[in-house]
Amino acid sequence: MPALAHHAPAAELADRLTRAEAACAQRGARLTDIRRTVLELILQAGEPIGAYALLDRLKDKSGQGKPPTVYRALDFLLAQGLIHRVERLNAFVGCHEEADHPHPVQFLICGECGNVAEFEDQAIGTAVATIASRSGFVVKRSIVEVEGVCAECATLAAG
Amino acid sequence: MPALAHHAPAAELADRLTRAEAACAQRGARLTDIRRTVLELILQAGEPIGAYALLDRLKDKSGQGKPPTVYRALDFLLAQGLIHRVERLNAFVGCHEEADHPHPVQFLICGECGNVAEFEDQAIGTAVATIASRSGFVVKRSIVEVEGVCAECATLAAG
DNA sequence: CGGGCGGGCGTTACGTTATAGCGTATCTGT
DNA sequence: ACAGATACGCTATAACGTAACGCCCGCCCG
Ligand SMILES: [Zn+2]
Ligand SMILES: [Zn+2]
Ligand SMILES: [Zn+2]
Ligand SMILES: [Zn+2]
Repeated sequence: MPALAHHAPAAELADRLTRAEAACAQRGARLTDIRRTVLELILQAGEPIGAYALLDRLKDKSGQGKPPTVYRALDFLLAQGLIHRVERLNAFVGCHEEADHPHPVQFLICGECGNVAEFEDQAIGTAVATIASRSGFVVKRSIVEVEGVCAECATLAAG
Repeated sequence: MPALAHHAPAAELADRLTRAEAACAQRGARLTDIRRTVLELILQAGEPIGAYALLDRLKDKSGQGKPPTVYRALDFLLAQGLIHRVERLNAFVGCHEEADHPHPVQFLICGECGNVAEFEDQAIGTAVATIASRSGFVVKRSIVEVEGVCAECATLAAG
């Protein structure tokens, strides 16, 4: 498997961090050093990263940290909608959207290269809402994670 | 939370086990004692049950078992399409469908009573297929798990 | 200004979920 | 009977996640 991490250019990383800071400031949430560092590590990874991998990198950077350190930061970032949790992988990715608010999320997960693409399809959201309302179910959160092989990896395998 | 388990009547349980046996026999898969017992325990639970809870019950029943015992049985049952894994809960449920073959699956998960309803909505499947083909993604498995509050619990809360 | 309050964090300890790896037994087909 | 495949027992360990307690610091109010 290629396993290439789509490292964003440094400029984009800085931009996303700046926007995250602005979003937090706007709603009175405190993006502390630890939280900011964890977000930065997730964005740098460019692919889903687990809590303990984050912890390792956090310790490399700042010499400190225990599991609760990183889980607390993750909880904050999730609540702010700055990252998402990929249930299938027990891992986390930066939110790819411009919007600075929580939103329903759907993923395409490539089993070959490990790449995860975030998308938001209105038809899926509508279909979920329909099936739920039909049975009186009140939706709090919907998880849509599609496993398979991305176009790039499929081409490599076929060629 | 009510936490009532929807224990199926014994007759239905026996029926489902019989059909599982038939399905396995038909395709040359061996539903051994352990596998059959694990399936039975899952069906008896009537709600999602974790691997270690299964292991406890398995030990109660037969006096033996370690984690790999139950995980191997689960792998088999998943491959046969007799059970499903609920990613959000790290737990397993019996397949509710009559069909004896693997199929895409969607869940409504009630956060109040813990009940999980399996359904299969064509519109969701179509929407997923559309979004995937649009980007050349080859779908292997699609996970759709909707968290919220079931009609029953919503009524209780409102009343 | 000082005291109370709440959020953020350090730390210990533990709970839960899942797999690797290896040896033995059992089954299947020839 | 024999060879190969499948199933299982077992030890150990990896990987993921949380409870609970106490300290510190900034903020607010009297
Ligand atoms: Zn997002
Ligand atoms: Zn790929
Ligand atoms: Zn099913
Ligand atoms: Zn309910």
